Amino acid sequence: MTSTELLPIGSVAASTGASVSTVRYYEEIGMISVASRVGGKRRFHPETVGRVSFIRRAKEVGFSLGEIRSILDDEAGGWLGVVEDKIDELDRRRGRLELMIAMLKEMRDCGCEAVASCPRSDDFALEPESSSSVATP
Amino acid sequence: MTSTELLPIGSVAASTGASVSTVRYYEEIGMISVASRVGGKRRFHPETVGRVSFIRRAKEVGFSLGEIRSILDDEAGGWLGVVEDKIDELDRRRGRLELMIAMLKEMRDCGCEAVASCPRSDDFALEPESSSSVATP
DNA sequence: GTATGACCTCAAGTCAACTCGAGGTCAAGA
DNA sequence: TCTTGACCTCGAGTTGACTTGAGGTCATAC
Repeated sequence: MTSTELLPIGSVAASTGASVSTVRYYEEIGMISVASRVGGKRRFHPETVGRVSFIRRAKEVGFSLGEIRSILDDEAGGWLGVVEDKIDELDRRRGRLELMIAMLKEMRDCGCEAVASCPRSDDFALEPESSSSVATP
Repeated sequence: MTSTELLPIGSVAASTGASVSTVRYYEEIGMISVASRVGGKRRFHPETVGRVSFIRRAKEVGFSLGEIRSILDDEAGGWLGVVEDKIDELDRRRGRLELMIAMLKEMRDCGCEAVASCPRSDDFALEPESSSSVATP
């Protein structure tokens, strides 16, 4: 064997930027597979590093752990659907983000004292709901 | 007076998409100003609707209530700084989002069985940290 | 030989942003 | 008259994603 180099939790944490407790937590909730134990201590497969990094990046972008899990762990091919949906959602989100950025830039340049009194902010407050979404409660 | 038309909480909720409890909650934590009471019932200024809508849109895009408050309520002009910072942050976030979308699309098209086994996902797992942020621990 | 650091478990705490439930008031309509 | 609906307060519960704390085990460094 080319020495599979199992990693202690500290290395996984260090090379992913997650905290040791977070890695333990991810193991506990099944986001990563249960590590083998050597003398009671966790030894992780190196691939866990990639997985944890993926989780962190995906979280930054706004995926929940549940969504990440369904993308990462789908064995039946359904992950494609999840990903397609997510692409759509992210595209929409990007659209809103761009709107928000544009609006903030306009507000920055329009000379208002405060956002609350800036007429530009109205554009943003108006409903851009056209696609299906929240049912009115 | 042109009848300032104070609104009951239900109208505010209905025209913003927030729930009645959320509007109460926003008042309680000072996200919106305390409504006057008529017979114990809240009557909101119409401008509250714009404010709550703004809050909701901003939240969708990823602002926390705290950030929204600092943008909306800064009387001293510091909101410009907050907004500038936020524009930068949103630009970065959009960058990551685009990366994520691109990666997911590649994965969608690359024929892998699962994301976990897709080499494309490594690109995403690698650190794209170049600007200031987390110190390598 | 003891102290430090990395690790362990298990339970509980935290934080944001709500949400719910119990118990009550009040006005308008059938 | 009775009931429905909109509103009220206050306190507690929820969810997601961790974080912290108490108390303990080892191995290595000084």
